Amino acid sequence: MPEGPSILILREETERFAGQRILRVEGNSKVDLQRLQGQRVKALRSWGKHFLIELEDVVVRIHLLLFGSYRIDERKDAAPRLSLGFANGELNFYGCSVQFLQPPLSEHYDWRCDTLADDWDAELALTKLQAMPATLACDAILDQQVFAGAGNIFKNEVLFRIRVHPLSPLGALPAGKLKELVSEVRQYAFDFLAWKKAFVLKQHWQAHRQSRCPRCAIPLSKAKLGRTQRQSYYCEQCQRRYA
DNA sequence: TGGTTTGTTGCAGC
DNA sequence: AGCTGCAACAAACC
Repeated sequence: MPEGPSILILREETERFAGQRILRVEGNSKVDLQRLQGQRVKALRSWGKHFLIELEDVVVRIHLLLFGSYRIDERKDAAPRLSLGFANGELNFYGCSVQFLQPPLSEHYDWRCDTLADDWDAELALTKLQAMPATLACDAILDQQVFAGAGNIFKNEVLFRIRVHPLSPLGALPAGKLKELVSEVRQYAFDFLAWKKAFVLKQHWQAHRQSRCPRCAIPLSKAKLGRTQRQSYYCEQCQRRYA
């Protein structure tokens, strides 16, 4: 489910609850859900992998983590972590993290870092990457402070596209390659979004969870790399290891 | 069938 | 004090 584009889809699917009042609240979240009762939804937003419900005096931050899920106007068998009832439908979240944030949102989020936002700032991302030369390429793409919304699929697909080995330190990349990394993360966010909406995301994977390189046909390498130790899929032949 | 995984946090231990 | 590594969460997918 939950890389940035999936959360943007969630936001679009829940747009009709904007302006609605919360008539019913329940759930097994540890935060005090009852304070949400009766509040009006000012806006539904997303920042990276965060889904945000902006209310009158608080913002509800939902993070689906790895296994979280949601249902609109239907329920699963499991107990909801958060269930919101409106006059025009209901919104249920399962297995997710729920937190309250104090407004204003601008004190918590910079939309220039959201890979899908209109305010995305490629120059800012580049500046941040230049300031972390020892960071490995595989870890850099997962850094939410630089690329909010990018996840493990992004990492594998972007590095394959730009033909960079995941263990390359950023400082070893030529300037043009670093720029390419930034622009491909942004590009892949929109490819992911379009493919996900069309239910064809997986069939476009070139590296992620693949067994052979689509360029040269040798078996892809699979290893948990970097500080994050997330699974990397990459081609030793096509992806250059800068050092 | 069971191992893997689109992720993050908090805390123990150093 | 600040770092690192791991458990926890919890469910679809191959």
